[in-house]
Amino acid sequence: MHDSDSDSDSDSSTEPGTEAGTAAGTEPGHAAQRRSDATRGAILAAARERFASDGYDRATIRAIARDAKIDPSMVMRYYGSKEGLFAAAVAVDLELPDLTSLPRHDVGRVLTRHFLRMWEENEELTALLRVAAASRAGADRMQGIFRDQLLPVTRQVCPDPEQVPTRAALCATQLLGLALTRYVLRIPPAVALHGTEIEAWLAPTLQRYLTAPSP
Amino acid sequence: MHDSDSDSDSDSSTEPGTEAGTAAGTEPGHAAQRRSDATRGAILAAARERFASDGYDRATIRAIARDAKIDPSMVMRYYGSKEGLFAAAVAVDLELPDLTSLPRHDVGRVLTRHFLRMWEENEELTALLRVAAASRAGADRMQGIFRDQLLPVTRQVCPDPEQVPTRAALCATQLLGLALTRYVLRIPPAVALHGTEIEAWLAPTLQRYLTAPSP
DNA sequence: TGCGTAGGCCAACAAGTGTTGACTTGGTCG
DNA sequence: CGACCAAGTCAACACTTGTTGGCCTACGCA
Repeated sequence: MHDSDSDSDSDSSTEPGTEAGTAAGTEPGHAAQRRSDATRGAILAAARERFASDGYDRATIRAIARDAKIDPSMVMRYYGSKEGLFAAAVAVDLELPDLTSLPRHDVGRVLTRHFLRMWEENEELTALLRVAAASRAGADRMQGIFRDQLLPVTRQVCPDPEQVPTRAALCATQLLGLALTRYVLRIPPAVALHGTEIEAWLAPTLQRYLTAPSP
Repeated sequence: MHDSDSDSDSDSSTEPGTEAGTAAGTEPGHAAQRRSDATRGAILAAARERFASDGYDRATIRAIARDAKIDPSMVMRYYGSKEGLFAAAVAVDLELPDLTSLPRHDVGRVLTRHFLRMWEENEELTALLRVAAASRAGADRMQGIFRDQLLPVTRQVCPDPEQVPTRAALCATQLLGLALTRYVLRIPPAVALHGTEIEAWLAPTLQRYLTAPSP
């Protein structure tokens, strides 16, 4: 679990005010790393784990704090609220590859493999999916990821702009469906599937959703 | 904790004991309909709606009781606990058709259409999916439906018993993925899809997952 | 007519939640 | 050294949750 330099919080939206005024304190430099960075990272790591395994409601701040071996009030001090913590813990970037410089018949396979690897590697994605299924706010966040990350990539492959949303949505049904059955519902044969099997079965599906002529 | 029975609504599952002894009361006949059946039905209807829209944790017994215009304690009296209420409210039967007497090249289309219609018609399915994504107990229930309802149907189509679980799981990824994006996450282009479009796009996918030679 | 009992409501309980504020510690710099 | 301030702990608040037991009401059989 990396936590060293990921300065992705920087929200300043839900700051508790006490440290908002005297911004830097000792080091007025812009990249001052605070002494509490270790704790902040521990909180984020624990939060990701809890959100992924328990969902938003059942993942209590007290449990997260216990995992991080600090007091629950520290979570509030650093992240303002439970929602703020979730926003900081789950900052999803799918790192989708550039498909323009790729043989058209490879997009399905590349996309499938990329998604599978992303989901296996970091549990934020499972956390996000769980929360998205549980609450309206989570669903909105998932919609945002679809719009800002999957749609543009689909646009690279599909010539007709009119069809882009439909084709991207179809891909989302298959990819999110895989993540749902495998990592959230844990349906046994879906869990047992080997990576190569998934690629072999799903790549043609995505390929068709992206490039086949509209039926 | 685990309720073994999953009968539709023949109650008598989680009885509070007070009325368990004197079973029938007025009418000793087997089909005695109590005076409270209207209330019981109202509770179930309200519960389905709340579970579907809010998920298990956020759907409070108080809110359900308010919708049904009765006291929260009545819910406890009739269904024992929140889990008991959920078990009674969400008794899913997919009513999957018999695929043996069907041209093999039609199974994909028939299955897709059937799933879509089921999901459009009753909101229990969305409720179950929401809860399954949120809690362990809900996931177990979804696994049970997969095992008891989807697996047997797949067995009708697939000759090799070894491949049945894999192929059924693949179908589940696509079908549940559609339900997830369309009814739970409500990703706009997935919601906008017309029934005929879904059928045209997804039927070949299911057809391949069920009948194509293993890659 | 009287009475048992099912149907229903009310008020309360214990547990757990997010959140807050006052207090203590320990390192840093004038 | 002594003041300062971030880092952290402790105890409590206000609130919601599922759940419980007591009480009232009205129907239906004797």
